[in-house]
Amino acid sequence: MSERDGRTRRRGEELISAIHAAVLQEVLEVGVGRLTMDGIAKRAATARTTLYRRWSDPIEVLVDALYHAHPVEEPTPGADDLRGDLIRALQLMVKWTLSPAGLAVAAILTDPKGSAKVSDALFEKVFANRGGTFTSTVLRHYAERGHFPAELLTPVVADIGEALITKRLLDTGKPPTDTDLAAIVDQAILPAIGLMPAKPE
Amino acid sequence: MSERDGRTRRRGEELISAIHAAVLQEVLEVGVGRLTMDGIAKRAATARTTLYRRWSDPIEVLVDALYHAHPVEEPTPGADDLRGDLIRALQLMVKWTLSPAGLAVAAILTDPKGSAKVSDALFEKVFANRGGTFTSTVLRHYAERGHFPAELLTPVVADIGEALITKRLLDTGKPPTDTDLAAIVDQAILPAIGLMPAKPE
DNA sequence: GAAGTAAGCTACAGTCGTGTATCTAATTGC
DNA sequence: GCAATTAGATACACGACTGTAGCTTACTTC
Repeated sequence: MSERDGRTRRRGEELISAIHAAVLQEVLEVGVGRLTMDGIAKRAATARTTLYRRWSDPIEVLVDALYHAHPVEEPTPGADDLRGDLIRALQLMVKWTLSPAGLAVAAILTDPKGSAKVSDALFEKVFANRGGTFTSTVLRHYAERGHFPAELLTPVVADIGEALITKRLLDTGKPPTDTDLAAIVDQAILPAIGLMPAKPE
Repeated sequence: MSERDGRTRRRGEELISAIHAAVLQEVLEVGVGRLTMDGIAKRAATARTTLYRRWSDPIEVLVDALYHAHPVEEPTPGADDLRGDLIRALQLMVKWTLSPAGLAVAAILTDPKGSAKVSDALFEKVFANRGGTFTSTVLRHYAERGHFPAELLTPVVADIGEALITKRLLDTGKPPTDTDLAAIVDQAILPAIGLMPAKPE
């Protein structure tokens, strides 16, 4: 991977990002409930002592890792292609969901136990940063430009795309294909804002 | 609770349902990943030995509990009230979701670890039994009677209601109110089948 | 009532994770 | 180069859960 000449001991930044990667990996395999200092240390090939010097329990390590994860990419609505921009927004969501941080967030959000401590830290970092949902950025853009009546852009409507993707992930465990995304846009989102697609097929 | 005269020892049916209730409760509090024979036994106020006589690990106890849980109530579309029937179907879903078994299923489906072993047993019992989703029963009923074009009833459309409820539960942790359900029906489901609500308000 | 069944208890050795304390040696900064 | 850091390796006592074994005693059945 990165250059690690003859050195045998990682320090500072290098060590920490290895640990961050390790927690995220670990949470995927064992879930939030079974995160242990031991497991993280072993996966990061470091000593438990090193972890305790910086954090006091596995959840802290996890939160820290998420805090330092790459931020969520934002959809940038283009010229005049509502349908295309919606699909791209959903693609962004799928892409993020499949990133280590996204998968970890999913594992956390759905953990019965990990409510208080983690979720708060999460919402502050991951969600507050982003304006809201992926599609709503796009929808707001086009509503402001009069492509459809702004009063149709309710919270429910803003959630449709993300909700359907989430459900598909839960049901099948597999990410939706681009065809699936197009179907979601054509059959659920566009109708909700009063735009029936011309002829789906 | 039930009549337990002077008896000090539960047996058979009575004992087993106490254990079933205990696993379901336990899985809510600690998650699937942290289910232990010990925890279940303590909560059911029985001895670990008693559990081992019947099951060999906590997951087996859980699967058995779900298998014996009350089946999912089915929506029964009525005379001529698509909107009302949809709302009732969603109410049924919410109701089931909040039942001990429903909450346990949610905990399982979303657990990174509990995929293989549990999910299979689950789908066979919980989902295969029911025809499919809650709203699709209703939608199919009205599509067959020509209330809207049957080709609009795609898999995506059939999922809209359930998806939005699931997302709301994940996001807020609280069940949607009847007003929320009505909004879902009016703003997402009905438009998708080509029926814009006359004037919601 | 007597006999069979099964629940409830206690005990045990084994494994795994926890925090803490020590010691060592690699890396960095001057 | 030398001193200050700090990663990495043990080691430890503690507690939780495991699976099994052996025993007592409450319930059921005939």
